[in-house]
Amino acid sequence: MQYKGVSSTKVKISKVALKLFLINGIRGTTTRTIANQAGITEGAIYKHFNSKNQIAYELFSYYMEKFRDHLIEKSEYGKNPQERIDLLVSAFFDFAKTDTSGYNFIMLGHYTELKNLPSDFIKPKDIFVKYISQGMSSQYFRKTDLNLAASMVIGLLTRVILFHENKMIKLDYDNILEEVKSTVIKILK
Amino acid sequence: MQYKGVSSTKVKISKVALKLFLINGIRGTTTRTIANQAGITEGAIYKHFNSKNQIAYELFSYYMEKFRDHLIEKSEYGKNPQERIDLLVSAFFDFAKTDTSGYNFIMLGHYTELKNLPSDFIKPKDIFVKYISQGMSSQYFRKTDLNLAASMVIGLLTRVILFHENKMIKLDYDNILEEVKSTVIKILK
Amino acid sequence: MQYKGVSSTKVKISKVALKLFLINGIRGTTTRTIANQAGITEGAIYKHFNSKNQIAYELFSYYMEKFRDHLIEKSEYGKNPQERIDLLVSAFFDFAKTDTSGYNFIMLGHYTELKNLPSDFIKPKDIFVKYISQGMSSQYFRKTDLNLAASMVIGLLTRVILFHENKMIKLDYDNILEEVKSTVIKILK
Amino acid sequence: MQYKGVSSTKVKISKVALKLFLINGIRGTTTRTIANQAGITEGAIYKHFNSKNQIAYELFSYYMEKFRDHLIEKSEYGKNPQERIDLLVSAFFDFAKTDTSGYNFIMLGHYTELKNLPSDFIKPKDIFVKYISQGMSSQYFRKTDLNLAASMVIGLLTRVILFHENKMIKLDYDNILEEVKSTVIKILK
DNA sequence: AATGAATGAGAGTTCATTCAT
DNA sequence: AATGAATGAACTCTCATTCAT
Repeated sequence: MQYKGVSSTKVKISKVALKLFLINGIRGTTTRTIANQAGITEGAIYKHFNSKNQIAYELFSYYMEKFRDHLIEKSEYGKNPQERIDLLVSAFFDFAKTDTSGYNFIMLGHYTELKNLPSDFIKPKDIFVKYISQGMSSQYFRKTDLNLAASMVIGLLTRVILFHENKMIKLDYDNILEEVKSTVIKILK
Repeated sequence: MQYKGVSSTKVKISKVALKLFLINGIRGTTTRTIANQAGITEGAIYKHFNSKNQIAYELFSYYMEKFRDHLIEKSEYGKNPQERIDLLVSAFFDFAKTDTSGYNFIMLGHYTELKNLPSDFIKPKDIFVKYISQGMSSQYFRKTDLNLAASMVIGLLTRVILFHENKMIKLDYDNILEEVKSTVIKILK
Repeated sequence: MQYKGVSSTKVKISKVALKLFLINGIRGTTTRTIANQAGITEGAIYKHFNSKNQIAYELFSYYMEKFRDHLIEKSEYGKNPQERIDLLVSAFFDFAKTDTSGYNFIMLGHYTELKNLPSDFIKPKDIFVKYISQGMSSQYFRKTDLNLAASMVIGLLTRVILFHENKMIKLDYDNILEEVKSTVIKILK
Repeated sequence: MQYKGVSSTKVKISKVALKLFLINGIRGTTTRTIANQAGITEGAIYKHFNSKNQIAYELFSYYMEKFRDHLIEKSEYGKNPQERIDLLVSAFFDFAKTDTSGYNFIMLGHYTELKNLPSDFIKPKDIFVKYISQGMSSQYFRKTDLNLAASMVIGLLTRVILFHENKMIKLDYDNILEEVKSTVIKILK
């Protein structure tokens, strides 16, 4: 996690808050706890953020953007829709693995009051939709409702990752990923 | 929603609490609001529940059990694993449609502090696992990691339902269901 | 001070708050102090008032109304404008003497953020204006700007009372009142 | 407003603080707001003042003295007590008009914790007392309680100015002043 | 079973002030 | 003289819970 051009105290607060939000939820995390764990006073938090919720909101926006950019960057140069979807799935898994906290916070955000993003914000879902759409136009994938297809794929990915994080799947990471990639293609074909 | 042998006030509290929990989360819902909307006083809540969390816990257990029983009942008489999975998916959708609040509360529960159930409790996931396992043994489905397969299917279902609830899928309910059923079979084959 | 139909705790809070507001101002009075002096907890305040400011606002409205009604009641049956002004001045002094806290709180209110009353609220000033206006029409008083005349009279009264409260005037109460009454008439004639 | 021999930053702080104190009160004005509006940081305030209250206290003393000196200067050369009172009233109005903020801050000071001045400080009231006393000795004015007479006059003036500032008097400034001057003499005669 | 008043702990936030640079 | 980051105490208000009636 590197936040550029941001004071180290602000970074410390963000890191600690992210950790605590994931464990106890936003409401369940107190500014007192954040301050204590960050080794500062509660008052200091408010030199960097306007409110506790703003910490959460900034984290959400930050990771959402990072996730989205990661997905695009890793997938956009695939030669054809199928390859792009393949790369996208890999990138999805990759992000969840290397930036687990950020990934989980995004997932948590969907179940809290955070979900408000600027309406023109390109979300991960939109990338899936884009590639699937391209695939349908170019006969790579069968034609069906775009959002239905995207939701099936995304649901599959997120739940597999959740199960994997909770050590409920015995298969190792690479095999899971292979299996998932081929299944996603199967769904779309 | 009929809770047998339970005082009508307790039912009213439960109903109101469920509604509010879904909108504002459990922490975000106050006993004051529950009492107001139920037309009683805060004190009265404690004649029926030991704590606010207990309301949530009872709701979660109640709906979890109801969901689980619904899934079993509607699917267990399928002639073979494939038909049983088919019926299971239908039942899953059916429950989400007819008992939307209960369904959503179960989903919410995964992201809160509720998730503790008695360890011998048979969860929806277990039913999927069971039928998939049967299907693998009897050559209906290809062999792969059981929990991986279950997580793929469950993720697919829940995300499609979420998108559908949020009116993000244009297809009508029946077509969505057909599409999903065939896709699930595709995944498992 | 009798507040009808109001719980004794609410009365206690009001009394204590009034006393403290007069000494330390509204901002200078903490809910903690109010609670301590009223022998209750801070939380209890909020069963009776929505906020600290609401206590101040209710006190202000209550005393403003009481003052206004007192002035009207004691003066309206004067035979002619001059007599009514005479009775009004007496009533003004009388209120300040018997309900000193209430009177002072009203005066304080003019210098705080309280001064907002419903626009149709008849204020003490309006009563002066009314009688002076009547007196001008019926040749009792010389003609001049109504609000100017009222402001001169009210200013005179309030400052004399302030000096008197601060023991800066040696004359006794009755003589002060007589002197003031004749001076007011002199101003208006 | 010219504060001699005082750094420009200190002057800026004083000006801004005066403005804010009048709008929001002293307690209602934060050092943060003062600093922001003065274009400096909070810390810088403390290079010039020991505390927020000291800003208020210095302003109060400064304007009190300025007001007092203005009143004396403009009235002391009147030929007789009546003329001096006349000039005094004019000077009073004049100050309120040309140095409105300062004047209002003095008035505000009476209702806050500022009112403590060195006991030998000659206050505006003392000037009134002096001239009225001279007038009583020399048969210009009727004999009555000195402080009573002074309070009546001062009250009249301040309230008229307040009404005038609030645009509640239709008469123009010069006419108000004339009317007030003749009324004050009437009161004292 | 229910009320309604109260509790008490603690929440988020504010703010005058300090201090190393 | 000034910054800017931080402090720490206090503030208003909230809320799950209790209890006498």
